[in-house]
Amino acid sequence: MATLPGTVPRMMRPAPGQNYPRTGFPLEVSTPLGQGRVNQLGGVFINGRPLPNHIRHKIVEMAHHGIRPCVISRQLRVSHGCVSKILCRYQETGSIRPGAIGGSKPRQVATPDVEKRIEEYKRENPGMFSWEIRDKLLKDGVCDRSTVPSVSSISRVLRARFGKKDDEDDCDKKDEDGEKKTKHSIDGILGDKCKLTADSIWPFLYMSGITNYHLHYTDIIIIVLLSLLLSSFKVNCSLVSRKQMFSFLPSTSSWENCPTSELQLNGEFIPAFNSEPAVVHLLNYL
DNA sequence: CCCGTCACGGTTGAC
DNA sequence: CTGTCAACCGTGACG
Repeated sequence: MATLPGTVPRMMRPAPGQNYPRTGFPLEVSTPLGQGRVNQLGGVFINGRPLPNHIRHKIVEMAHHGIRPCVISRQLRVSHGCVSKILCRYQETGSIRPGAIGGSKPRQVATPDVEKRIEEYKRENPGMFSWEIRDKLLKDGVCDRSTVPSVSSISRVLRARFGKKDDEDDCDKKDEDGEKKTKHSIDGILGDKCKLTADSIWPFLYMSGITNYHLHYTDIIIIVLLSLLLSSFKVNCSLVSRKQMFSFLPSTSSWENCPTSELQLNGEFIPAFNSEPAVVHLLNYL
């Protein structure tokens, strides 16, 4: 970061009297990790996603040193509302982690009484299927047709109590998780030998100044870092070929046969490729 | 100038 | 497998 602490690059500010509209951000940056955007302070964020952990940690650490929130906001290029929120949460909970995103609360479809009966049936006859339990609840008069839980609800109760479904094991779930990991995280794509994740790659981007000057090359930086990993450092990436890696971004698929030392964009060598901090930090990380 | 608050557009994941 | 929806996110404007 070349800028002085507490200052904001003039080019990133809106003109006097002109504010950005609530919808539509001034700059959009496409990255393999999501749709990156630039805030008024010049910082990169992904709309709807939490800030990376190292930034959250830095916010709390700076506040701990008595640095004022407005200075933290400017230095880290994070909106003051966000700084305020993270510090408030830290004071309340003692944690810097974001809250649990997504999901919905489990619906109370079965009363505690009914749940107890389901548990009893299963304990008496472990081989019993959910639909059989449902029938028995009706037969024994525990529930009537309007109050009896659905088969899937009974499965859920059993899963919660016994740790897995009644009529199938949990390998499907594991497979599903594995597939998700492969599809959405760099970690998954690179395999276990190389522990890079969306969160862990952010420090390289920030530390190498990508948040401001090299902003438009974020995609390329990730590709360059990954290709360094693959071709120069002989990291064992069993789950991905060089070709697969470059197919990540259709716009750069034509580079798949290009030596990493000669990557160019519009006839110019990619600035980030020579960004020593990025490479140094990557090496330290490995 | 600083900071708490909240509408907004967005993502996520259990159901 | 897909859609729904309520949780969360950070930004940016307002007071």
